[in-house]
Amino acid sequence: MKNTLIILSGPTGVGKTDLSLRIAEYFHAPIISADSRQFYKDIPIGSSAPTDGQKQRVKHYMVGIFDLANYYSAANFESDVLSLLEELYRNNPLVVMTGGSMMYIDAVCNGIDDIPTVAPDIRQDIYRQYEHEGLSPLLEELKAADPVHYEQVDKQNHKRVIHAVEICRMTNKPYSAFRTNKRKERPFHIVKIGLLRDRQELYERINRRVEQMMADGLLEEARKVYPFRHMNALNTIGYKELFQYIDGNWSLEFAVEKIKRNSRVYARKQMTWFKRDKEIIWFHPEAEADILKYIHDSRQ
RNA sequence: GGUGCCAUAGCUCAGUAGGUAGAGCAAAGGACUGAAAAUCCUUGUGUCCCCGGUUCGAUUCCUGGUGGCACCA
Repeated sequence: MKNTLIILSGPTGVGKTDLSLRIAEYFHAPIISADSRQFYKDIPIGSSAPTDGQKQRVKHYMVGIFDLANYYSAANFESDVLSLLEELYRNNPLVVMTGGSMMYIDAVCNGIDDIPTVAPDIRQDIYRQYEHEGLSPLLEELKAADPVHYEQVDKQNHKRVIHAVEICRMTNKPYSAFRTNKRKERPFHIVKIGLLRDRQELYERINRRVEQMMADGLLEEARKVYPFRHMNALNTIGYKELFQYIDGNWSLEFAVEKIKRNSRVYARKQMTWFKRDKEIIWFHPEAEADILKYIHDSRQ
């Protein structure tokens, strides 16, 4: 039987963590988190990271391993998880990967092109230029350096434009030269399971979960990490709103309301991405027996 | 009780020198190749509080209600 990676995904608040634990216990499998915020230490409440009790039930990987100031990317995740899987498959024919960061999941399942990591000083220079001069000169630069990508890029999305220019400057090659659109083959079997709930039900769960996070001390957690508020890891729902409260711009009540709203918007954005992936088979999170049967069947 | 201000989208509000209206947020849909819980795009949404008056025409001006806020008593 081929080694298998079970992907358990779905929008925020749908119930991934609970179900992943039961599935992992049933198959005696370890869990890899594919959640771009659970990677970081010091933010377990806001990122809904597995608790100590949950981590005792099942061995977890990729949770709470980086400092907030650490740079990390989908490409790093791809290579880290591939070597981790190689190791895990020695003793476990089945591994569960759960989370809602689709770009990271796709990097593991399909691979990501080999594009160099941008040197911090180049990034700093270009952002400084963007702040002073706006996007137009960077668009002109991209047009000259990489006309192919200039045609394709979303010209209003400064992050995309800037990244392409960064790569052009760093490598003296067009950004599009690195993009192959080739899907990599993996030496293991991938089963993608999506979790879905009625939207009204999902929104109610999200609202309740935010209240629970507040009761669990999210505000204290936000205060502790406040000195790192400019790090990308904290450009995150739950923290950015509480920082507004800590800075005195918003009332606490308003900030909590915004956390709920932004979480709902995030859940919808995730679902837009999921809809595109035709390999995902959808289940209700409570249909556990069906899910276990589906995993069994797909391993034959 | 008196005076003043306000009432417009689910919310906060703009506006129409009289020709039935628009922003932000929300909602719904979409994009996504090294910071992705990020970043970006698209699309609606209406008894313009109610009764009357003036007018060819009133959400807009006027009388009177109703509700809210502020100040004075």
